[in-house]
Amino acid sequence: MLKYQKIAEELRQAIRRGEYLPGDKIPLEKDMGKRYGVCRLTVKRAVDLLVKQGLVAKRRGAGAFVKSLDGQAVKELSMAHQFSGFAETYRAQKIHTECLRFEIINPSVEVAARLKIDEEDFVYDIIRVRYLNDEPVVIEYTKMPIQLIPGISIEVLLDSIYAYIEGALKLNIQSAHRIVRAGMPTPLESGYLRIEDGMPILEVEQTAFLDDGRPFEYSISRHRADKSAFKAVSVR
Amino acid sequence: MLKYQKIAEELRQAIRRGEYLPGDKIPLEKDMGKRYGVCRLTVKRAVDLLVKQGLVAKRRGAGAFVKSLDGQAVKELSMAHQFSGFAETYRAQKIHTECLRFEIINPSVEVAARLKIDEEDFVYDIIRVRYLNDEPVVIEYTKMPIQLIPGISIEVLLDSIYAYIEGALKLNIQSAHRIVRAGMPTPLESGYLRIEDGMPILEVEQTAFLDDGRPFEYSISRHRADKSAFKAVSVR
DNA sequence: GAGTGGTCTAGACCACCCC
DNA sequence: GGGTGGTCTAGACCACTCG
Repeated sequence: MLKYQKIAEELRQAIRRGEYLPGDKIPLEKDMGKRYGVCRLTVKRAVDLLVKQGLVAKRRGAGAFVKSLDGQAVKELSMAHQFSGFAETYRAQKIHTECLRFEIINPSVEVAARLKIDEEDFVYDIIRVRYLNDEPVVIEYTKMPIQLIPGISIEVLLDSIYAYIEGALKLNIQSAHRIVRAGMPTPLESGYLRIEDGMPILEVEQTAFLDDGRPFEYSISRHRADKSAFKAVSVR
Repeated sequence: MLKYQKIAEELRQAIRRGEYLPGDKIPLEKDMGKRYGVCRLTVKRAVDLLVKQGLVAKRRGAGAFVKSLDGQAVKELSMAHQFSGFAETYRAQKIHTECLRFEIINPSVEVAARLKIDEEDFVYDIIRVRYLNDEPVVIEYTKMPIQLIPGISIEVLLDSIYAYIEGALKLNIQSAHRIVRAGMPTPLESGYLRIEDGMPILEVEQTAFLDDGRPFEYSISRHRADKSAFKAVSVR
């Protein structure tokens, strides 16, 4: 673990332990630098991590402060998950996946545009339903170019595509662009997700990118509204 | 404008002009440092800004690349808005606000917890409907502690609370924690937002913070699903 | 005016990529 | 093995806060 990550982790623990209370000023960058034997920029990087995670606020000329959050919020933010696939998000819980479709087709104009490929190229066309504790939570419509992500099998689909990409293919997933909307389920979706009449769904449209900037996935996930929410911390 | 912001801006323009195409490698940090007469860290900061905004991907050992995006996505990301109130988001469009309620009350247990105040303290209780081009878009339920944000008037409500806080009160808004959900409108909301039967709403629950970490606003915004979406770029 | 965090410099070493 | 970006150092100046 890097120095600034280590310092950030220690600060996070101290906040969680209640050593620094909401509203408290945390030690000065200069002083923490001395205590840990590192230069000021390294401390700054550590504190900036906590700012990004929503635990700390900084103010030039005044110092850095523990944000005044509920206990619940602190707990959630303390384990900075950020972004991951379904399997990782619900890690350590009982999940399983049902595959409704797994084919190779030509992409539509829109999908080709999102993935920056030709309409003559081929993409996997995948539809999956994900279960958490035997309750259906989300139906995912996924398109991925086979050139970029070869060798997908039904076993991979039922486990985690992301784990396969990073593990077997040694590619690095770096970023995702998302649009979140509200919508209504189709009759088919109502059936698969066991949605009662009149309940909406939360839709997430996503394009995901490798660390060389190439898009490798375009997906639409439609979540049961009573089991899903999308959380974000934004810092100016 | 700071050096790294200036360099980031020039790079962004160059990408937008098509000088660097999707998939292209952008110049090395070392070389750009020479060209602009700045040290490497300053260039790195500039490029990291573009990564955060979703335009560029970086890979240690290999370089930095223009992400392969649609034209539409590039255009949207080129004007990095990030986070702002309603008034600023739709700046330059025709907006207006209707105020349904403006009172001062004691907060509920939940609101007191979110704002880290006592139940005996007082908060503004505000309900507003916001219009874009004479169409209702969102109904906002806002609670703010009067100790922290004194002097709110009906004029402020009909304009922009955020502008008042930063302008008149000289306070700095720094971050917001948000939870996005799908839901159904109440009959009253259907009326105010002119929502047809069976259409859902997109709900955003938000706690907003000043730069000393104190929460100054707890709000729930319920948007017409056909007129709103929530966009985000997440970088690992 | 003393002290804070923000920016910037010049230089070093390291992890990682690609040839 | 040559070259990339990531981290880290030591030091400087600046914008800003606060008593």
